[in-house]
Amino acid sequence: MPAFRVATWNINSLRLRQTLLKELVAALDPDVICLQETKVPDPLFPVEAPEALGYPHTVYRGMKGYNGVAILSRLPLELHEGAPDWCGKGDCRHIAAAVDTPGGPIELHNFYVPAGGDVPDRGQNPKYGHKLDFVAEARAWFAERAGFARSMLVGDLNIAPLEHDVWSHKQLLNVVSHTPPETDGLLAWQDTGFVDAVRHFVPADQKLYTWWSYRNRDWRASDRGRRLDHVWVTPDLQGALSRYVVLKDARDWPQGSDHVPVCVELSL
DNA sequence: ATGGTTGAGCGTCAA
Repeated sequence: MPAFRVATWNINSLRLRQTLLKELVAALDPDVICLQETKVPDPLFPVEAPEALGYPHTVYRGMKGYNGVAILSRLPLELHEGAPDWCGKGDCRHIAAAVDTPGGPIELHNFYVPAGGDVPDRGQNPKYGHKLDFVAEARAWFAERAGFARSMLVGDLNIAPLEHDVWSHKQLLNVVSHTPPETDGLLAWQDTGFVDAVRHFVPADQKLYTWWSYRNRDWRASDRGRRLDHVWVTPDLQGALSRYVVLKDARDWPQGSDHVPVCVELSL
């Protein structure tokens, strides 16, 4: 039963924080690392950084200034080409690959869902509308592929779906990331064929966060976090789930991201 | 109710 570990992290600029990848590897020893907000165009992607850490297989989709996703792997990857250009924006928010694990390929989807701006109203804030449309489109796409298996979906989904995925359910009900249209949309997407791998380990009545705003001076003391980063697996993999880590200490890494890495281990 | 901080890249915009 070899362990297979997948980590996901919104790195908030790969070029700025590429040295922190070493800390991530030391802490989690993942076989695959999925990154979001790489903020680097493909021709400038620093392939030598993951290579030097033992991740010679990389696929990435980036652009100048914003967004961008990447998968770094110890195991061979085959880029998955079939997915749509979500909302027709060409904005580098999804990349998928088949990971060549000893027990056969695992299909891995890495998403960076739009943050959605500040005002939770489609009419006033097109970014909120884009976010809801993105989630609905992704849900529809996975729903059409009924019966898919041996798959994982990870990433910064920018939505905290459960009551205890935020520090105050009541105070955040009208705050983008925890509004009912978002949480309903995300759970409907998940219901197309995934289980929440981290909530498999942590009961729904326990607080769990993966993101703390830069705007809180003492993030640990105020602890106003949200669980925005997720790992989903298809039900056929649920029995193989053996461990999870939310690497909270990473929030204190020098010049760290506002998101912390999340890692799930499967015994395949 | 407001402001608080960070990154990219030079204007502010996005988060």
